[in-house]
Amino acid sequence: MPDSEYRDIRKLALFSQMADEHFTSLMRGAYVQNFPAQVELITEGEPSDFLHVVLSGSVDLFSVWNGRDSSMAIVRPISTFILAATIRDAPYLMSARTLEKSRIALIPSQDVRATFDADGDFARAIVSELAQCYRSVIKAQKELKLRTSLERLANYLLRQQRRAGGGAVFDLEFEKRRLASVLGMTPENLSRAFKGLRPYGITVKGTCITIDNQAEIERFAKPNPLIDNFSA
Amino acid sequence: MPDSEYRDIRKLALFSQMADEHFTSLMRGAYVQNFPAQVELITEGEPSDFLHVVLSGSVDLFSVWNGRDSSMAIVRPISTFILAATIRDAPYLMSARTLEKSRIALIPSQDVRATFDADGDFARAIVSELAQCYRSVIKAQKELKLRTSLERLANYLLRQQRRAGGGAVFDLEFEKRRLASVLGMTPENLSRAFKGLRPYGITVKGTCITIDNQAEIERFAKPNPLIDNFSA
DNA sequence: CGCAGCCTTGACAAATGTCAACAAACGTGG
DNA sequence: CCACGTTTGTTGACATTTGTCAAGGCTGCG
Repeated sequence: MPDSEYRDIRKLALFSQMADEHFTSLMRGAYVQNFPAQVELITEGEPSDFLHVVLSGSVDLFSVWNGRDSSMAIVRPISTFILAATIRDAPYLMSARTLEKSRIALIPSQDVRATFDADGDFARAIVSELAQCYRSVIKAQKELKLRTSLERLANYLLRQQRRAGGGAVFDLEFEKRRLASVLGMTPENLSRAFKGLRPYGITVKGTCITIDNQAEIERFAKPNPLIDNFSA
Repeated sequence: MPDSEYRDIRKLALFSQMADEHFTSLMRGAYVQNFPAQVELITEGEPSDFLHVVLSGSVDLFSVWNGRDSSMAIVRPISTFILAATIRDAPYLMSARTLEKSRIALIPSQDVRATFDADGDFARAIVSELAQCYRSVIKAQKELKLRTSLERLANYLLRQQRRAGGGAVFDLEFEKRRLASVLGMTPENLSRAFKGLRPYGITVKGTCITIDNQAEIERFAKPNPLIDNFSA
């Protein structure tokens, strides 16, 4: 593993506080792989052999049932995924596929569990990370149950605007069909939702969004820190 | 705190493995209270001062946004709730209210965090519990995004049947209006969904459900361990 | 170019929510 | 134990939201 990636992983909240020797031994058993786009990395139902870390590219976590499928989340560098399955030594609940060419580190789940027992700081970090993951999903569920698709889109745009630096003009971070699935609607519906936000000062040109009237869209979207604030 | 309750809490997966002295000191700072029905125990957005344990009765975890509200989960004895907020020392994401007369133990969040640092077995238990909570919410979200309301009801009935012992006749565990909210629909819609399941051999009389044709309803519901299996 | 995939649009269908009315169940106080 | 009022559940008519299907346009890439 290149030294720069080694250091990037080390900087993750999950690994930054642990003892050097533990981190080194964790990484010894790990390996890094390059994947092309559209590769299925894991399949729901399989045993969780590795904790995954996205180093570059992006990964779609999705689920399938009865012929339907839905994107649960998109993972971007640098972060881990399927920590919970690793911890519980339980089958994956979601499948994962690369959206673009991606570089992924794989850390044997067994090593993660062993290191957890040996390193108190690592254990604390895992707990903190898991608690945050839990809270993120709760927020997603609140959004699904309390907001219409138009409201979900409006609030998503405000979140994405913020992530992109807060300017009036910004880009979507992935395809609209993917965004539709993440937001829990069909692509056709997303198209119409974008048009439905035009009266509130939203302009769409391809993947580029312009917020003409910040106050207006916020008055409609009613963003709420207990749903939309990603950090807390 | 009565001795029997003390022992009941001790038996929870979260507390069963920790050192005696740590458990005792945790419980020293805790206190138990009786609440009537329909009391709001916590309100979303408030700081998380206590880890709660339901000893008897039942508690509704719900959320509010823009005049709408939705039940996220019902907590039954003996189990804890809002562990994640306690761990992260972050505001509650959900409100909680008693559904009936309930007995609740309150453990200062600060003590939980301190004991976490002192007791490795407790730390492991917390991680395991959080990972399980996370996976439960993921399952709930999969159900919301992949199933129609009729399918959600059918699968809920199968889960509830199993919890009740597996017989063809069993009772709902709470009011239909609450169930409707948990399943993400209106009470009117739930009424119609029950009627919609009649062709598959479901009979409803008040709070009592009869499954006349197990194979038929399962063929319709298509239960899946990666969504419906509560333990794994 | 020309193909393939994504996005958009329109017409329509299905699912879900809303409102109003009424029936049934429940709890309380007489 | 009954009568009353309140809450919950059901039903129908209707509106809104969302999904489906089919067609056509746009875009990017070989």
